Amino acid sequence: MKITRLDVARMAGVSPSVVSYVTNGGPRPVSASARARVEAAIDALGYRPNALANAFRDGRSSSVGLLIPGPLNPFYAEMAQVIETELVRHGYLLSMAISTFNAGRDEVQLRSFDDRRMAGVIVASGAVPSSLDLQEWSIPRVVLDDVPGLDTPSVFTDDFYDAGRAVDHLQMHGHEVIGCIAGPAVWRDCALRVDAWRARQEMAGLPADRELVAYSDVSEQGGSMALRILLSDESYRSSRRRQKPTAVFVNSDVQALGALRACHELGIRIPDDLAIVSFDGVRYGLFSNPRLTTMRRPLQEIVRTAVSLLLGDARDDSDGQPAAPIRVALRGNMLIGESCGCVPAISWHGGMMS
Amino acid sequence: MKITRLDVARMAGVSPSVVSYVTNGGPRPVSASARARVEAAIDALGYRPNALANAFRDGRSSSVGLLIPGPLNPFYAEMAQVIETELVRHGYLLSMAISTFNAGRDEVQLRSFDDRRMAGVIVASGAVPSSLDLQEWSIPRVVLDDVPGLDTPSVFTDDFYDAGRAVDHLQMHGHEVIGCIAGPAVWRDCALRVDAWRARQEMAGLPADRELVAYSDVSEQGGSMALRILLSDESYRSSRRRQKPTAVFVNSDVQALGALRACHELGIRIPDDLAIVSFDGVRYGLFSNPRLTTMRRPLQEIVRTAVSLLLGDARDDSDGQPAAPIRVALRGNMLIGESCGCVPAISWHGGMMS
DNA sequence: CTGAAAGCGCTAACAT
DNA sequence: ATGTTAGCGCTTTCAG
Repeated sequence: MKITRLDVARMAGVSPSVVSYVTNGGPRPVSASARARVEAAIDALGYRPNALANAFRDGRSSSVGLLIPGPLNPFYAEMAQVIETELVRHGYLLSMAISTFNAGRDEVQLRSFDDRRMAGVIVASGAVPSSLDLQEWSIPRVVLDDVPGLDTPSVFTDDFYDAGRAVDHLQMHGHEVIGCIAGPAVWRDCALRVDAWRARQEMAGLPADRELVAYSDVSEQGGSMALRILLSDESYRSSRRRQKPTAVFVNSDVQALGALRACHELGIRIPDDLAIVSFDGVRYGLFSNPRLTTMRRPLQEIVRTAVSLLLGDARDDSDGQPAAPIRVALRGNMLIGESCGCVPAISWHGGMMS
Repeated sequence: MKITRLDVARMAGVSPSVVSYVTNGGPRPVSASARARVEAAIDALGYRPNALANAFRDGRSSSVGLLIPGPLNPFYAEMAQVIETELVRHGYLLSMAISTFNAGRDEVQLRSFDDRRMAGVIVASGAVPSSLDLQEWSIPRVVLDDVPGLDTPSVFTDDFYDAGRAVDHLQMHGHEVIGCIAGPAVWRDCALRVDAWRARQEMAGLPADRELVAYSDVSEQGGSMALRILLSDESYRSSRRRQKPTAVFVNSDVQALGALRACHELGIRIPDDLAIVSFDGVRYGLFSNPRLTTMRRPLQEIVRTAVSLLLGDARDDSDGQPAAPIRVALRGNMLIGESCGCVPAISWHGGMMS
């Protein structure tokens, strides 16, 4: 059986309230002698307040719910890590649900956050909010995605702009036929990155045909397959342009890793035969061979902004939401590796490649 | 304001209890007409039971606490993912705390799980349990680590055996001077892997000097540095044997990835100049260049066993623990890649290397 | 078949 | 400065 503040009160010879006043630095003062006896009793009995009871009482738990794609994508792994750290800093515990990208099941998870009276909810998945009527929620929330017209505070990266810069970089290297390995088109952020690629190519009078885009899921396997499709001779026979890309803009680092592997298997040298720039800036892109050049998304900044938006004391009205739906767009920075051609790739034979 | 079962009762013209009977399917029967009215009211009002109140009432929340090293190590990322999936399958929500490997702070997290009356706690971190007196806990728990003498159910891989097999594999390839890139010696599982390396080398009459072991933290950066140290000429001048390793057993895939990168930078060809076998079997080891040969730990099996031990109905006594402290050791299987020399590495130039 | 009421642990408003 | 008590939402036992 667990020890309650009643046991403490009895042992210290005071009333239960006094125990509360001591543990909480109460709303009211306690005499030195009483405090001492209470503290002694707490120590002796090993009393710890029941956090569940507290949460119940004030109708709010001290956990924050997070709905996020699985950490098999290292970008989301890093994001989860940063979020956890930030929440702990604020005194909250992370409750994590992994998105299935099935609107129905994801909605169940979100509702369960609501049912459990989470202190707040963070939705990091691009697939979900569209299907969920977030309006009717009673809990502070923040979306880490750029959903147009969403009436909820959100913090996200300006993917159209950032992806544009990534494509620019390849163009700067003199590439003209630049392919695009895309994530699922249903994800808004992926769609934006493809849009940016197309816009940049057209703006420069360069090809932006459908044949230059290969869609895949966001995984190494997906990236590997997409690259093979993109560079297969088959693609060019059917295309009127029949030009092979000399560079590829890849929508995510994970996919790029898979693409690197595929190139390795196909005997395609990076960056000599094919230049690659990707998106995300995950840590292990720094250790691939060759190192990835990638558009780094400002993860820390996203998360810090989101969490302080969610839990910060800058609350205006009683419903726990800021007065106006806030939308914060952040921009990343290029991380130059070896896959784009800026830095000569280190050869397997100890020298530099031409 | 939130809708409670009182609102529902009022609307349906029944007493609050009846609402409970309906939502919980019992413990007592409800007339068809009453049920219909209640269900209508629930729908109309959008009533959802307050999960927090329920948890409070029966002294147990339906969340499970997990203490785990950060998902920057993809092995733990995958583990967290599998755990989450498994918990959801059982109807629980995951609360995740990331270990800081600081006994004090980790203990705070574990206590907070206790305070919140988690339905169970999973401790995946190797660093923690030693400092924590798990005995005095009131919550079902399971440790995913091999802690000798720990009076708590635990599920883990037989790292001594598995690491031995990894080293065997390198010996089978004819390697004699086999180095070891180790994780922090304070982690029991890493220590075991080094022990296994030493035992296997000695058993075969092969060198197992201290100079052949390089310790680093479990990260790409760490693995990269460890490899450089291990192969630096400096190491051999001071050693009486002055033999460079022709192979390395690396304690984790992440470290191995870093080591691959370092080799790339140093112009060391894998597996021709140096063979590598690592440990864990994370997914992205399948996509490195060259692909890692690694001892795959049976993640699914570990987690399924642990979760059913934790939440399964095979409970004997009232304290929520199985009668005897159970210790389950599982064994992995080798995943053959290209880094060990079994499969000829694919060249950057499209051909096979000699 | 259904209504009333106790109790889970805690806090804070209300008494003293 | 401290004791007493209502009430958070729900389940379930006890009366009807």
